[in-house]
Amino acid sequence: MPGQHTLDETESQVATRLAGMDLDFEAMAVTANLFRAANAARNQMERTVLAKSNLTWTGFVVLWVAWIWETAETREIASEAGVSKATLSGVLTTLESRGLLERKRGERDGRLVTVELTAAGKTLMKGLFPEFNKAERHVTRGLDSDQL
Amino acid sequence: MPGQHTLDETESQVATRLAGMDLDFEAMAVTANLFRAANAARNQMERTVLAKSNLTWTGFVVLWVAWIWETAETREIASEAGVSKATLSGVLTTLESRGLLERKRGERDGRLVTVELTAAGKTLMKGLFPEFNKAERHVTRGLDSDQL
DNA sequence: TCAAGATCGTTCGGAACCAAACTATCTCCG
DNA sequence: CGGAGATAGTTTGGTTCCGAACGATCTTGA
Repeated sequence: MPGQHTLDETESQVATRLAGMDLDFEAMAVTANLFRAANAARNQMERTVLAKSNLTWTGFVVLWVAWIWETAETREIASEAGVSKATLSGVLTTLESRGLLERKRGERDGRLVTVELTAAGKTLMKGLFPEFNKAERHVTRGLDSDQL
Repeated sequence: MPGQHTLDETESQVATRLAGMDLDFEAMAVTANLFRAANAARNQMERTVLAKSNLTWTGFVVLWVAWIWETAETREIASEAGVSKATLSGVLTTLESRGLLERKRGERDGRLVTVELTAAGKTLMKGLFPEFNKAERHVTRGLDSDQL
């Protein structure tokens, strides 16, 4: 596999390139691993579990939050899913157009919007979540070694 | 803060909602924390360090890989940055249009493309990376408690 | 030699993503 | 009251992101 570098090669290259700089190499390694792990996990789950239902990671998380809470306010979902309100707005539009959830204007406060899963959305989550959890279990098994 | 749920509330709601299902709650918590941590770290670094140079996380990682290796092949960068080759292609176009790097067709193998930082790109990284590393250090400090 | 297959990067279509600007609504206080 | 300011969600513009389809280039085997 030409052009491919081993971990050791990378490490020594990094050390050479950054010699003399006042850096925290451990912090570098920790964040690098954190993102590698998170990214790998996300990609795998998207491909194995979510793709079948034509859902993205974020779409799934949004559905999940609304599912757990029966009915959820937008900012709760955004914070739980870790996306901006602008992003959430778009994702909600996508999911709503697929008939998986509904938006409702707040009655007391006309600025608020609450989200509720449709019957189709609930059915989807009920079938999908156990499978998703299995994948999580599978992913976390190989993870502990890296985390330590 | 109305409409905001505490961690305990969430946990008990989750337990109630998912009662009777055969699930691995620990795996759930681990992946949830993994993504929370990764996301928080990324967002903070984007806002504090990267925004000043108008760089995204991915853009920075791409520059970093090319910087470390002096000259890097695209698939190396894609794999290192954890993005698809389609994504990388777009990111390279963006960075190239800003004059931070250059693409060169492989001489031996006409399919390959290698990437090299321009003088401007090198200068940017030299100034930016120590600052980035400081932020990494700051982020990882508060992380260890979560990981355990 | 030269066609079939493999490999590489780009393009395309559609979704996710964010900051900033915007609209609508509510609250506070004079 | 009623306007100033705060707050919630949407829109806008531009980037990132991916899978799939695509051209270009290389490799392989007959």
